[in-house]
Amino acid sequence: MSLLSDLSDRFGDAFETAGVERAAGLVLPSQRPELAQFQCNGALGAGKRTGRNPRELGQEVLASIGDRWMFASLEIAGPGFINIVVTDDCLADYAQAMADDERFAIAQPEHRWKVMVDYGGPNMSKSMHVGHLRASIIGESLKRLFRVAGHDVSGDIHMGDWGMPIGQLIIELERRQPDLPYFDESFTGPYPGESPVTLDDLSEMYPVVVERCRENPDEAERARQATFDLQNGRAGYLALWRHYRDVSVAEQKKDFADLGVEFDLWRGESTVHDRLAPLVERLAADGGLAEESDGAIVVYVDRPDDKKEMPPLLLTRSDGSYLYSTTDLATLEQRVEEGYDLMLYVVDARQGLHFEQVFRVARLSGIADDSVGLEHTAFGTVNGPDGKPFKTRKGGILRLADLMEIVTDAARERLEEAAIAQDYPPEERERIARQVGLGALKFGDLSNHRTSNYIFDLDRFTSFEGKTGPYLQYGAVRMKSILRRASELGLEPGPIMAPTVGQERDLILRLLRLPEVIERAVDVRAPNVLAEYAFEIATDFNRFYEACHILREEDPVRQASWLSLVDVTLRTLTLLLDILGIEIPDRM
RNA sequence: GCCCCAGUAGCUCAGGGGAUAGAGCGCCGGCCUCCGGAGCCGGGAGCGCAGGUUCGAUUCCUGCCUGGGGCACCA
Repeated sequence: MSLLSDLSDRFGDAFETAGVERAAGLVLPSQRPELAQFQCNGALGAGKRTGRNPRELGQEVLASIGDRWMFASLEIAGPGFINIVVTDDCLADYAQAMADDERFAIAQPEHRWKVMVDYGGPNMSKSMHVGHLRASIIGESLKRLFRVAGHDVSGDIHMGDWGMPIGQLIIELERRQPDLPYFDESFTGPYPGESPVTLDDLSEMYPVVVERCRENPDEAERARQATFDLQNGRAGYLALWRHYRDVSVAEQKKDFADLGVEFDLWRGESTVHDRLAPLVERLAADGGLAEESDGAIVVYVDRPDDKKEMPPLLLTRSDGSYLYSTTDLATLEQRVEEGYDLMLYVVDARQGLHFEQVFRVARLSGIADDSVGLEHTAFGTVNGPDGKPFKTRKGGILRLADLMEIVTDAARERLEEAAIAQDYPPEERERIARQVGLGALKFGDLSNHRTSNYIFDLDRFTSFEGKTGPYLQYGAVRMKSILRRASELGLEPGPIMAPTVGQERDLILRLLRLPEVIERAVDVRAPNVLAEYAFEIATDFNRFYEACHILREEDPVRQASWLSLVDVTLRTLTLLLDILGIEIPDRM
């Protein structure tokens, strides 16, 4: 059990004894650290509700508090705050328990969810750019967070590989190379094993054909037809589609591997193709939800109490081809059948209406009953300095691979300035540069709240001082360095003693909050909660480090205790950075 | 027009109905023969506006202003 939950239990008991609901006993870290370590505000609200004087109620609660050994002081302050300071021995006990526990006192969840995190979502045939950064690292972080919290989690990339863009790329290639066998309906022989295009070709073709379809309705119609034919199994198009998919996936695998993002499932819209027709048929059957409208099949999802206009969800176009609404619904159905009971769609906030529509159809049709959690875990847009979606100076997009190279270059430069790194082998320097560059990039992104738009600032991702990823990595490296040198000197970590120095006490107090921080991050599905907390740990450690010279300490018992404290701090920070997807070098 | 999200320090951002709203950057000044100075310590300034709920509102509600986004055959 964590210190905070134990304290809340003690106070819950005491409030119950005083005739008040035990929820009033909730204990939180104090907002006024100079007054107390913890506070309980329950007497204020409960006093109001029961018509009792909050200060008197507080006194009554304090009178029946159990386990007095834990407390150094308990006071009523102001209108009825209960200020709590625990003893240093109590802190030492809890710190030791945390150090001895593989789960760091993180509680197992009451309900172990089978969670599907749907994130990344790159479209086929396009190189990944900065816009994919958030989807990828927020999703990866949430996946790891839920795992640490004790849930059963899978991550699915859910590639966009079955919609209109493919039809567009088919007609674009046909325009350029009409003689390829993929376009010859009479062709029977095996299609070439080599792809006629590279991913670079596709990336160049895509905006061209999109523009043409926008200007010319006939071209748009042809793209729709090609999409329809592909979805209905035209052999040449399918063969071509496989080439497109293969060249796309090859590069995406590399990009995601470089980024440290690992999917359990590499599915896509096309994965559920066989489910689409039966699904639509079932929904359109007599008495079903779906109906025809202007040739298309739609489901009306508006409700009488809707405050806003709620358009119907389109299941098919008027030509019978499918849209991403259809594949999303079919994918949702597949996931329910596979037993997932919580689905997190880590997707740009701008798709909010789409998910609301899909979720409504899932509920109305009974595809997902109320026991299944469906959430659009939305995130904000990455904007340029002008407040518009980010573009490079030339107006183009910045490829993710190029961005990773830029931050790695900056980290390498910084490393070359560092005297300490002069004799590192080149391979290690390269590895450190990559870890530090990515650390800056990921922390810079994840420390923003998930839902807020933020301004993309390259300087921020290439600066390594202050509240940055490298600051946290550096703190961890210092810890590793101390433990390494202690080991060389034959010094062993020992039992954690009661803290005697302010900075030491502050560090322990910070560490003991871990279980509640994890809980809160899970509740709000927000990695920035962890980023903030990890920064506070690193800061508290750096202060402790300045105040207490561990390797020079003359009292061997205290020194051994400090080594244990460094060890548990390092393990805690490592856990947090791992959830954020940030690696820690051995030295930097 | 309707709906969603946001407006906090010069800039970029945190902030869980509670007491005196926090960081980082930038600017100024300091850090002992000391475990790694990508560090530590000190210094100024702020909750868009108007109401409401509450003992108490940056936080919840309403309206307005400003910015971003969405609104059936794209994803």
